[in-house]
Amino acid sequence: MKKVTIRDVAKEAGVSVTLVSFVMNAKMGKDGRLDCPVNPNTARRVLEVAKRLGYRRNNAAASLRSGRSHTIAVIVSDISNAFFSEICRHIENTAYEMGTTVIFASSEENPEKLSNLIDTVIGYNVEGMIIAPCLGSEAALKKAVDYNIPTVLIDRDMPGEDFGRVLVDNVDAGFIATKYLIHQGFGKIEMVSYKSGVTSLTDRERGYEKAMEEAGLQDYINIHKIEYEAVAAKKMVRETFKDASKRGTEAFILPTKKIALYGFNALNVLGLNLPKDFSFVCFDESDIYDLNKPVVPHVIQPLQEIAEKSVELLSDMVEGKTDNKNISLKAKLVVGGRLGSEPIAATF
Amino acid sequence: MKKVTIRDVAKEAGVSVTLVSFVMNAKMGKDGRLDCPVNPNTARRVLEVAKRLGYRRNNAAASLRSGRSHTIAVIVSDISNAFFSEICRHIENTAYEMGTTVIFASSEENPEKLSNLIDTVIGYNVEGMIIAPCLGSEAALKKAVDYNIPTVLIDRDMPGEDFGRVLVDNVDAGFIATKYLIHQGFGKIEMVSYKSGVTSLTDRERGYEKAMEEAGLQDYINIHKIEYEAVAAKKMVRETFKDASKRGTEAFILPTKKIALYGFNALNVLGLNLPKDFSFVCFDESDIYDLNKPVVPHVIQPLQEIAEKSVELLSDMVEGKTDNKNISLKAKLVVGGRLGSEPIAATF
DNA sequence: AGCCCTACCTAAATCGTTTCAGGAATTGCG
DNA sequence: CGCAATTCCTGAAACGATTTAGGTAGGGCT
Repeated sequence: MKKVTIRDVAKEAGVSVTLVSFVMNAKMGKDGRLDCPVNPNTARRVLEVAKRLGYRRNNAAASLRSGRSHTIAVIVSDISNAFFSEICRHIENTAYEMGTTVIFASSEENPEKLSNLIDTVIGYNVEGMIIAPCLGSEAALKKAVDYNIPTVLIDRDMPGEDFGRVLVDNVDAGFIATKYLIHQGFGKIEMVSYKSGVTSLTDRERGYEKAMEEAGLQDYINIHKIEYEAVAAKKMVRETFKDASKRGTEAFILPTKKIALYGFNALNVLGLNLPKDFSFVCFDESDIYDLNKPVVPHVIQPLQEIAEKSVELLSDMVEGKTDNKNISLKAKLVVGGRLGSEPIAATF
Repeated sequence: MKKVTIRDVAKEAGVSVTLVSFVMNAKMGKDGRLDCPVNPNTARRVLEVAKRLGYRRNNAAASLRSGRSHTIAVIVSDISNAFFSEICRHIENTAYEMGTTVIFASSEENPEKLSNLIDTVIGYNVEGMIIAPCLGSEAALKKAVDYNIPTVLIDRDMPGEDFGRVLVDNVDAGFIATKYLIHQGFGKIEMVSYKSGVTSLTDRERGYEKAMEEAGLQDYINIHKIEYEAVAAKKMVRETFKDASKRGTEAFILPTKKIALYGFNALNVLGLNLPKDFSFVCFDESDIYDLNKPVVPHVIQPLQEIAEKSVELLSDMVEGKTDNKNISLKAKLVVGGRLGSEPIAATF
């Protein structure tokens, strides 16, 4: 089957190539009429012919001439992480609605790979990028600025004037998690976190501290810093839990899913039970949270909203309208298996 | 910063545009020399100038002229499913190595959306597609054939001469799962499965039946068919487990991750314990399997291999070399938290 | 009538690359 | 020495769309 071009359509419909181009690119006006200076009858005829011949625009040609690719790149630190894959799914959906193509890539927490990926996607003439930076990716991100490619940061912050940002208020997330436990009557609330943290984590720590201080519990503030590497991390969490009863710890905040898994593992190994020995507030989503009886309270991020806002913001930046480049979203606490319709913090 | 074109490079280097094009497209030969009829010194100079000027190929132009997009589409039924997102990650990596761009999309188990997506990606001039079909997508897939776009099917089979296939041998998967339980000394082994199954599921059922028959346990074959809808499904699994002791059931095979989750939920609700009341063999991967003591045996699919083989096969199909269009891979059983290096079935 | 305006349409240039068809200089070979 | 082959290089024609600049016809106005 030979490719049918705009020229074939024009000839068959007895009009000029230009006219066909007009018709094919016309958006529907709000009145259901095409918004281009073309006789509606002619337009209809062109459309009919195009359909009959099976015409499909050659995007390469269109892109070459117009200089627009209608393509964006999304680079996350780990696409096989449920958090990111869910975001990617929503980004794809949102972009699809806008007629934008998305190229996905995963930096695998490696700044060098991120750097390469940025080079690659720039080669694809992407009009913008949505990036979840990994530790140490400042240099790589600088390229986005150098090449003058609109870029929106998600999940983690990085310094840089030119970036758009769609970030979850992680201070608030840590705050509502802690507040909930305090509200449950607990005072000796501790946290387990990584030694070298990205902003999302350190913010959650600050939220925890803030809530503790506000409640006059500052003396109980205790953040156990563990290694990132899995084996060491598991062991350190186990140690932490082992001495918990000695310290009189009533609850732990486990600010990432992975840390939570280490936590559950430690419970298992030590033969501890969740509501009996102490309580958890975890983050993100896991089958394990739902399986527990009662369901483990956990803080979730508005993934769909992150996706939608970041696409919209990026689109605005590409079009040159950039009123507000910093969007902050609130995390929500899930208790008893159901989501509060309002941020929980507001209900205390 | 103005875009620098091949012409700028040519002028600066004092050579023709053609020559620059040659140099930029030359692959390294095995001897470390360029495989094009260009003087190595000239080539070096061109490369140097291109780098200094910051030249980047305009893919739209290249694609327009050459008629090749070096782009493939991957459409899975649910990208937020860990199984698929992991495959996608590996596909992206493999394709990236080959200089191929990947467009991902998710049909969300909806044949109509799949149909739209296929239209869309065809508009992007993709050279091939990797598709995990959903139920009822025969019509949508026919378009791939109509448009003559090389397509490889993963995860689930569909009829069609022209498709390439990279499928896991699910009969074998069901077989080794059952065989393992038999080897553990169990006889009354049952399975929970969906009523209306895709091939991957029905194949696992057949594998189960085959193993039972081979062991002379055909009288105990019992497949409990549940609804796909979550609430009904949960309830039906619960019912099934409740009467299990009456039936003397010793073990269950839960052939998808979701069914396994229903299973664990039922255990919780009914107050049953895993090694005590009966045993499980589950499928795919979940934090829950690993958390149990001992680790729940589960059958995993070679995700990376699926990804690599499907990209390679598709690439071959695009290039016109299609010796073997049907690739079958073996699933593996994970016991005690560690993977047998050989398919377990071989060790019995 | 003469002029402008609007509505509808078109010819031709252009985007940046690949590729075709060959040209010039050098080398190899009988 | 002369012809062919090889090596290195080049000009110009595509590819298929968008976009610029403008053209024609008809209607309304003065």
